[in-house]
Amino acid sequence: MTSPPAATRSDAARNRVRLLDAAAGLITERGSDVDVREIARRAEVGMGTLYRHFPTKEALLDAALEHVFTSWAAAASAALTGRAWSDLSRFLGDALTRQTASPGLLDAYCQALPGQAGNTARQHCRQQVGPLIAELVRAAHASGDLRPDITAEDVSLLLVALGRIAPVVPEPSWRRILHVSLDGLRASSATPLPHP
Amino acid sequence: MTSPPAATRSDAARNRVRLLDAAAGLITERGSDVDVREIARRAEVGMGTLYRHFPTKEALLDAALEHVFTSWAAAASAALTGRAWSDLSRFLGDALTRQTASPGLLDAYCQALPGQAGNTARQHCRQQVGPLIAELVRAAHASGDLRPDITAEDVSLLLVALGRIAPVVPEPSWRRILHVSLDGLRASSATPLPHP
DNA sequence: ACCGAAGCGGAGCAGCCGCTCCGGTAGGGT
DNA sequence: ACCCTACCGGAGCGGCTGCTCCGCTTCGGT
Repeated sequence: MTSPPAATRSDAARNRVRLLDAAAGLITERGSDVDVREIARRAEVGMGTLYRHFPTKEALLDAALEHVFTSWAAAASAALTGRAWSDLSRFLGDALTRQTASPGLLDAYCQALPGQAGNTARQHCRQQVGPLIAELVRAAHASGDLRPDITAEDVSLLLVALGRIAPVVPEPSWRRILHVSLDGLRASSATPLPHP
Repeated sequence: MTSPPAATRSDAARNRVRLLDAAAGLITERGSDVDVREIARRAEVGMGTLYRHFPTKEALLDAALEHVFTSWAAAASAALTGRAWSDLSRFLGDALTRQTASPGLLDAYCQALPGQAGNTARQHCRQQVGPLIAELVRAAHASGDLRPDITAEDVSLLLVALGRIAPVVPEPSWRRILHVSLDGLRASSATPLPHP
């Protein structure tokens, strides 16, 4: 009588994963403007299949990005050493290196900035990395290396800004800018900030 | 016999200016992906006219941007006071304010970054502002306020990076980041940079 | 083995964009 | 005043993109 709610078919589940993988790959390689046909092709799947699993291109990209951000956050927290300042600067450097190889990564992260129109769905991608940044900031405050008037929001914003140039200039160039920014974040260079 | 080389007709000249104005307006208001039809409409001109004056959309945008960058550079040098550090930080703040109102401005400037594919034409837009930055950096080095290992290229890059976030976050937010970056640029916070 | 239904694929639709083409218009030298 | 010619306008072409539709396939419970 009460048939089980619908045990999803095995091929359906497999194709869903294929789509997510293909979308994640393309979005990180080429940025957020991908052709749906190409996603379907890479996933070895038809258009109909794509649109059965996800109501819209946006929805697919959101779902794929959630995976990407989750694994990014996992890798980043695995790299923590406990030394606050070096963890923070390592995190930023690694994030930008990642962004260099995947120009679309922070591009998507940027679209999740608070106050952006729509994109409420993509906001929660940001929730994968946000807490990690908050933690890094808290630790660096506690150790006294990070100037106390800096918020996690500031660090996020700085990361997004640098992420926009990292893929389009040679690595030494953006490393210099990161270096300068980190110097500005040090407690020793504090100068009164305009309030939040 | 020898007819004068072709004294351009008056309406042709007028329409050329209209096209440049319309293109400049749209590109600064909405960014660099504008519909040619919309440019023509705002210029109150037909498509044929547009493409007679400029061989391609790119060419029109390049020409329009040259005007925009020239007037930006003029306004910026008019605002110089002679006090090196305050001139530099004012320049950056003003540039970002301008970018806030015209999200496409630094967007275009960014596309002129060295090493970008193609875009050789747009490079010379950058030549309007580049020398000004070089001058500001030179003066700030001379006054001893700017750390000596910073190049004009570093400042350009920093400006582009901040310009990418300025239009999408509230002004106080990006002002904080600018403030932090300026602190990092001060001679007092010098920390050995990775070489150029 | 059977069979209903969930799932599949890809041709096709509608809309957008850069650009071209050509019949009509009007500027300006004579 | 005339006429030749440079110039104008906008319909239309080809290509790309997000999305839909529907005939066929294949899964998996019985």
